Amino acid sequence: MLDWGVQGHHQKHDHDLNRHNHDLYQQQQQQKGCRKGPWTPEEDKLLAEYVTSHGEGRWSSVAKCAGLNRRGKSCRLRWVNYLRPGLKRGQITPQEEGIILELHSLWGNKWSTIARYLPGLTDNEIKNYWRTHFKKKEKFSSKPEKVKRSQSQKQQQELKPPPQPQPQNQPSQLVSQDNMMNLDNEQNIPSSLYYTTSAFNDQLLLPQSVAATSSDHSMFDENQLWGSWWNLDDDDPHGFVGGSGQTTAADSYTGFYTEGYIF
DNA sequence: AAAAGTGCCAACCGCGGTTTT
DNA sequence: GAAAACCGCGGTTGGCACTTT
Repeated sequence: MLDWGVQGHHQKHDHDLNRHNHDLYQQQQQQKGCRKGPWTPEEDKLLAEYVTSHGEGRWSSVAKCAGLNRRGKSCRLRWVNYLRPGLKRGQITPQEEGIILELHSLWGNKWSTIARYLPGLTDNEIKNYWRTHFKKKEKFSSKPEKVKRSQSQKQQQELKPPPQPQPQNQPSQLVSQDNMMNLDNEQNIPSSLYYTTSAFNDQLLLPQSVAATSSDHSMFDENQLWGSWWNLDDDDPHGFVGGSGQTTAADSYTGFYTEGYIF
């Protein structure tokens, strides 16, 4: 998109200021009379009903059409973190904790990426969990350098793509360590997150939602490398819904941990 | 019993990137 | 191609509940 280059610094600064002022103005306009703070059950109901019947669409119009006096952003957050079906809610299991630790050591604070491997957990939940449970510990161990977002995204391109959560409608099977053929070394993927399926026997599967996420596109441009593993439906970012049969989040979740994770 | 400290989590904010106009 | 609108992400905050002093 915008490539400011070296000499574009001042331009970019001005642009940012202008844009920022504009956004601020918009924000102020939007916020006039916009509710903030905790959601009421009534608001939840309105939002859930609307999104369930109409789909997500544009969040700003969702807010309007659902009759909510909220910003679109706020609606999206509420839906994603609380109302969306398939959320597990409740205690994070030791297995999940293990995955979080492992993936965090790989990718740092890429909470949304990590969340894709933990169906039923939100990035916010994982972030909160990590902060309260591991942040302190990290201080005493070697911590990864904090990098600016744009920087870290570039660096992520150099990191290898993340692994695939449970594919839709494909019962996962445990992969024996012997069958992994050192893929983990090649691709920097935790060996514990390997899967095969009946249809994709001995293939490593990748999350389509990762590819569908704008900021991660660059990570997956190597279509030749990964292309054969993409065979998934964009409408089902967590792979919960199968083709012929319906797989619930809970099913997926259970399958993921009881069958998929190897300790 | 009360104040201070800590843990937890929902929600907001600012920013960067993408899509639409 | 530029500007506006929008989306999604990560960081941060504020408030409540619980624990410790």
